[in-house]
Amino acid sequence: MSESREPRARVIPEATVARLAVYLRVLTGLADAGRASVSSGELASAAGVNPAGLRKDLSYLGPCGVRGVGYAVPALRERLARALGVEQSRSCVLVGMGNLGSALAGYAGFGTRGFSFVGLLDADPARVGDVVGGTAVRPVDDLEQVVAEHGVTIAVVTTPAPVAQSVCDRLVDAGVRSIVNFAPVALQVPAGVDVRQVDLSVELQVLAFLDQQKGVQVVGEQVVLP
Amino acid sequence: MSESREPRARVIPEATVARLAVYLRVLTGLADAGRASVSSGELASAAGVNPAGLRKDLSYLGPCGVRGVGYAVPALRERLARALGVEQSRSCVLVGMGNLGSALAGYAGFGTRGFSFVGLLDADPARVGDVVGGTAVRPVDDLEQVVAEHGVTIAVVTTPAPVAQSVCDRLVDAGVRSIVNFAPVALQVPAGVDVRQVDLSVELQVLAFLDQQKGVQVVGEQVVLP
DNA sequence: CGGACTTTGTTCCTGCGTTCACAAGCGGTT
DNA sequence: AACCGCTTGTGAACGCAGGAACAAAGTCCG
Repeated sequence: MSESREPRARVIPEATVARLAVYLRVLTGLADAGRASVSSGELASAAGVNPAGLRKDLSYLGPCGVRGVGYAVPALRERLARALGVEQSRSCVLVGMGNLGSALAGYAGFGTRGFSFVGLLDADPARVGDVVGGTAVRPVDDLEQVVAEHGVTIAVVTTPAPVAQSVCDRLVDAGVRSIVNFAPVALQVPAGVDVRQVDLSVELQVLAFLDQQKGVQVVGEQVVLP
Repeated sequence: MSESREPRARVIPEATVARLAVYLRVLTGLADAGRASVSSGELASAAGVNPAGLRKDLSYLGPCGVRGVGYAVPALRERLARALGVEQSRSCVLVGMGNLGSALAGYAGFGTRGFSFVGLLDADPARVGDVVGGTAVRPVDDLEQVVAEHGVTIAVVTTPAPVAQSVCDRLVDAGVRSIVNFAPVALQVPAGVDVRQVDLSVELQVLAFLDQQKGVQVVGEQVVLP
């Protein structure tokens, strides 16, 4: 494995990475449908983005299309999967088996994208032993042990807000370097640890704000109430 | 209600609106703890953002702090709530009562932020009649009726991917103008309708990508494998 | 075999978001 | 009453993402 195998694109913007994951999902659907090639326009439409932006995103991986024809679906799919690191299955732990945690653990879409939950943890003894998505729930005291056993580096936090920070601290101490946090608090982590905050009520509030603004049309200096 | 009541800030960037919702949540916690005032530094730390950025965000609402002192917690909370439109309760419908839909419908955090689910809809007759979060599940055929009854303009879609687009079309035809979509497809909507896409597996894949890049340190021209 | 059409890859440019840094203003203190 | 320190609010610069337009390249057809 020479380090000069990839001749381009040292750094890929985070916004582009997120879109690449979407492209990969669309391509998987096209491959299942038996499609051999796609144009940037069709792919962009299915992904909900601008065609030129899609081509720029893909160009970070180096040239991977054929001019005048389009992109070969299986080859592009393979290339995206390698770039995103989907080829190797990644072990994750999920802490907090409430409604949301159970929904995530039972979602089959993660397994097909290279993620496997090797540990489902909860503090409630009544939930320990339940089997969700083929994995048994273990007590949260096993956190460090599970992380060490499987070399876990990615964790999903779906605990109540008051305990999210302490769970996060334990995860980081155990060696986890990447966390998706659904609890509505901003986690404090040392440098080198990535946190992605997913806040469901914030999404709704942004929509409500845009919705309320839509109701008020400003024409010149005059406010028109429809 | 004169239109010159608010002397500033005609347009608020969407990124700022999302952060304002976070500030509002932090402020509510501080108010419950009995705090009377906060500095931008403390508030920014709790929200996980830059202090200067926080002050700029708040400045879109006009001056609302006291120099040398900080921000009055109750007053700022009230101001944010008004700006985000939390004062008036907003009626929403939720389509797709699977694991994720049930988790969202049962989440008490929405109710305290001005949202009430007036309709929970599902296509599965076995789920119809279940009571989640105090509301009974109704058949998806009632969609148009529920939207019209309550004047709903906001909808949450948690259906399986194959039916998300058709559900979306029905929602838009019924008058819904804002949609949060959890199904892993890009919804096609006419102009004037806002869609916020929440893709849980994309979040994980972005983390996995950053995680895999963290494993490779590039020093000068040399690649160092730890 | 050559030309024209189609589609990619790239470059430029515009606009937005974020960050830094400084001036303005208020409370506390002497 | 005046000074000093602290915090807000704002102005400017930087960097980045997004979009449009153009050039390169390959295929299909005459």
